[in-house]
Amino acid sequence: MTMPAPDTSRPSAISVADRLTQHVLGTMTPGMRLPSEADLAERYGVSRVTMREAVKMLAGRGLLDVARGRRAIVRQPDGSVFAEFLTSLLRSDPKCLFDLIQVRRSLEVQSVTLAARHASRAGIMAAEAALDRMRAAAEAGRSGADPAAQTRFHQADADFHEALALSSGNRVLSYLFEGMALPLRESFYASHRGQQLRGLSLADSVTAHAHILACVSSGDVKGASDAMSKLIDDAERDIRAAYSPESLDGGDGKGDRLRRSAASVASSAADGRSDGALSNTASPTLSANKRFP
Amino acid sequence: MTMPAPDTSRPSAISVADRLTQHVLGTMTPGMRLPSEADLAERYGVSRVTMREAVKMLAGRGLLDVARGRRAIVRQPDGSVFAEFLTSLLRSDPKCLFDLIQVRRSLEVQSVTLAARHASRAGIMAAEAALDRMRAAAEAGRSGADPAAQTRFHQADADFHEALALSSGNRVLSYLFEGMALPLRESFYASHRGQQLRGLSLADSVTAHAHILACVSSGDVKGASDAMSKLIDDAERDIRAAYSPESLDGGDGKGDRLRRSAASVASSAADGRSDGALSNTASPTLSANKRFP
DNA sequence: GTCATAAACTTGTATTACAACTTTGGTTGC
DNA sequence: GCAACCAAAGTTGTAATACAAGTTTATGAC
Repeated sequence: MTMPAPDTSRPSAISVADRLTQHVLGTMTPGMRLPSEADLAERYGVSRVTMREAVKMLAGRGLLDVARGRRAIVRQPDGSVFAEFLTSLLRSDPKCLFDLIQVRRSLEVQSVTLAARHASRAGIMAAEAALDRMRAAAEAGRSGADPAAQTRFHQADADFHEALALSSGNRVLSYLFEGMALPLRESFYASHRGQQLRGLSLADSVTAHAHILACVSSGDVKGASDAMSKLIDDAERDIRAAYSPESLDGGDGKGDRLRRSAASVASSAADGRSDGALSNTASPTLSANKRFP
Repeated sequence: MTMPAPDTSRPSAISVADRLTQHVLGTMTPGMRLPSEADLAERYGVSRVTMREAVKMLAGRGLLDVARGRRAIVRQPDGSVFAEFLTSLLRSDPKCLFDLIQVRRSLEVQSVTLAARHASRAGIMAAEAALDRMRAAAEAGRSGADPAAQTRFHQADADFHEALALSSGNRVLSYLFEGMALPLRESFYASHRGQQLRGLSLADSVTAHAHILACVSSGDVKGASDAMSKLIDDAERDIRAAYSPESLDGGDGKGDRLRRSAASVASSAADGRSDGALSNTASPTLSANKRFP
């Protein structure tokens, strides 16, 4: 008896969102444009308001790109959804950072292993280009006052690992790395707020990455995976060292300080799609009024 | 002049959604209830319609649980967002299934490795309980006509791997497994539509899982990881065999043997929130009308 | 004190109207 | 003929209002 009236308790906006999701996933491809809201509303037999809510749900899920004046277009899947999930997870429980690093090691090892087995010339060249950018940023950071050097370094670092993932030929791996890059970097900044990395460590990192790339190019699977494992281990140790004096198992156990620091930094989790996420700080209306219940 | 009027091109619903996201992630914890839409609309200085669209975006992203009559509550992060992403990815490119299996192997090995290193009594008992349910379902499936046995087996299988992930102490791993379970099972069923697993393969699967658990209990890290790696490898081979006659050229292949690990990959973990997303088939309205442009 | 009922509160949906932006088409000027 | 320009249509964004349908809370009877 599935016949009764479950639609009374099921808001039609949700139902329409599900049906639209099925349609988009089933019969449309990235880049295609949806019909107008008015059309969709008529087709699904709901008002434009309800239709807009359904479309907004899909947009929030990352399936659609909506903009004023233009009809919505189907988004290409990317790591941004995963990135947002990780960001919210790390905010609610900063200790998960180390869990994430563990997972990342596992995936990075998988990535270099596959890349060493069958890396294309293009992939290796992309990794080499990223490595060059890392080198340049490390130089700039060591020589003197270039506050943006560290950011450039991390960006190049992420590019390097994404190039490797691309070389692995595993698309899921690519999306995962793309999604992990930003949350990891934000957590990193949150732990080192204000702290500067030493130029030496950057140079060491460049050396380690170069070694990994050499192993990949020469097809040295074991060498590549071992080197990668060591690299991530070192990174974890650094981050753990930066965290431990701060709080964590210090005894209070609340972790509120970490939460605040994470919250202050991690506003750009929303990736490229919603670039304006950074511009808006906390609502003045909210801070002026009383807290939520 | 760089007139500061970029907010004209930025829909306030998006802006409000971002600000609300920051507030939820920054100052609220799962289970808390948001103010009413009217309150929020007033606080953010927008109409209720706009506020509702913002809330719907957060709901689509999995941050909020909305229901009629009740104020929205903050959701606990779980694997459902990841699951939806994988589902959309696998639909747009089914070949990614093998990429996903590769990733899964990596994570499963990581999971058993950590579990073997420091598994709690409770975690091992949970895995044992799941193994018992697997055994019971395999018996029921072998003895005769119990169509639900296979489903129960897959559920128990998924529970086993999730128990292992839980024993690993790595929350990210748990979420990832939770998110992978449903898409993998969906893809599995899509490739074997109607096909039944043999009772023998279920028994083999039970044996393999029992061996893994024994290694974990005794702290045999290498044994556990090797056994797990083999289990996933077999699963991949089975699924690949089941796919090739179907999507690729000829070969009868209808009687393909689906051995133990095929069953182990098809895991499930009732993700709760999005159960309706799968249940709804294509829109009747749409299929009745003309296709989208 | 417990239970039932009613009132208040809250979300869901529709309708209408208009503002702001994008695309498209034609028109003009060269 | 071709390019630039401009107007009109198309489309999304926002608001105000009204009511339906569910949930929570307060009230009152027992």
